[in-house]
Amino acid sequence: MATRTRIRSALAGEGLGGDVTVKGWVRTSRVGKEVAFLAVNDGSSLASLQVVAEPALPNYPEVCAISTGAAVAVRGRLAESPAAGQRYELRAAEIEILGPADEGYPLQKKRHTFEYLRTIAHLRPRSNTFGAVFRVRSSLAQAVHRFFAERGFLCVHTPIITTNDCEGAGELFRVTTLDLARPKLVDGEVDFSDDFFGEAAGLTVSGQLEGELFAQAFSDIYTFGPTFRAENSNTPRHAAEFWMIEPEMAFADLRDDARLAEEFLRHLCRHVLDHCQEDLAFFNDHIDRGLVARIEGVAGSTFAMMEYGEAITRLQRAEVAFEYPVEWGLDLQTEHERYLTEQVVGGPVFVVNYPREIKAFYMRQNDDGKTVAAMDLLVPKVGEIIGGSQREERHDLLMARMEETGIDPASLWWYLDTRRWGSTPHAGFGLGFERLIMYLTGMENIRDVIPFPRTPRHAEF
RNA sequence: UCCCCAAUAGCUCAGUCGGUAGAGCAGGUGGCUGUUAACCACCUUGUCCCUGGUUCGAGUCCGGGUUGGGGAGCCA
Repeated sequence: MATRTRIRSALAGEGLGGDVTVKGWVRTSRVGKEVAFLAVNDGSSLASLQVVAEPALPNYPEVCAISTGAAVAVRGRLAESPAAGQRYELRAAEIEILGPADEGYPLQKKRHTFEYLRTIAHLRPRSNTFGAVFRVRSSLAQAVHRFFAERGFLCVHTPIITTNDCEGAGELFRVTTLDLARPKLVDGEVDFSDDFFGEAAGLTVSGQLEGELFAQAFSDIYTFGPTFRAENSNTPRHAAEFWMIEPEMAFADLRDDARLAEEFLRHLCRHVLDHCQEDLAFFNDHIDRGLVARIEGVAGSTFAMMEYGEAITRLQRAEVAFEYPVEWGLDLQTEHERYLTEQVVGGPVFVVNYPREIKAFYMRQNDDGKTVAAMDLLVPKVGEIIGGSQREERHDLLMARMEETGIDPASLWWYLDTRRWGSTPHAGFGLGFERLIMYLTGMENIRDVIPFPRTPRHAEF
């Protein structure tokens, strides 16, 4: 058959009145003696194209037997539809059944639970919801790159295999070619000097440290790639493999960092509103009633900023019984974060300058000696969505902080080197890509915004 | 890892007081129709998650387990 027209284009009337060929998968069929209708979808849009088949077709009996899930190629005339429900339809002159589907096809025309669809992750992208999720995911990924490209940020591919184990010991996935049945032991411990890299290696938990190195050469950089956590987290918000977006800016402080985060999130909200309207309307109707209004709210708002100390005071004054204690020096729990963004501010809010004891070693110490230049962006419904900080650029203070937190400076000699030669104030943040997708689609389980999710006990497909 | 909930037809679920299994959808057959996740009639489909116990009798009650989900912690 002739050149394929994407169904998205056909639905927009492209080729109206002329000869058009589409190829896709049958979503539903409605069959009669005088006429049959096939809804055909090729993934280019949420909506399917109605194909009209008449008995004059040489293979009309076979066409009538086509069931949900079959792959077809249809050539015909694209015409205005006489019936309500669609503007255009394809009057078939020829229907080729490329790949039939029998009654065992697991995706039915009716609603399925997400739990069930996870067990058929190889087929669920053919469903309405997952089609929409993965179109939005793709669009957002491109929007992320475009946002940074437009601002002159360098895209750096930080390593996936790493020998840093200083960011949090037990959560690293081990990467090894050693014989697991008989590893060489020295004093009862596995001897990794025989391993592929000559030392213990694992999958990265963050590209930040390497990102900082590149920021000290290219000024503004970002990394956007997969990260891995071996934590036994069983929640709808955690996965063992997920994607992170981590920009890093030299010659920048916490204010600059917050400004970038704010622009970034607003830009992505604007992006889905402008470019994913059909899918967003679907989510708004079927998944999360207030979705579009909430995204419009964030896209149009200026984000508030609040000191950690003030946040504590506000929480202590709140006439709400929190499950976890509120006290200066303790970290904010999800319930606290949501109270701040939903009740106190009523919109996105940065909480800044956290106690140094509850934050990572690389965050810049403030002059008060008690806090570090950290920021969390809290948004309604989810709580923290972005975490960032100004980094400690002063060599002596960074060394002292590493010793305090039990990190061997020798293992991060290259990181410390950037503070020896041409050190600059710099800052960056991290955003979990899946959490962003969840926020912008209303999907409530991270397993349903990753094509093939990896969670404890699950790495199928 | 801790706490809570759930598991019944291919899918979504109901199943009363403990009395031997039911609906819708899917599938099959027939009908009807420019249909809209079409409609109408008839038909098919069960390791009631596994295991042990209580009982004359367990889908139902109790213990243990498995799997899934939710909440929490960790965090992105």
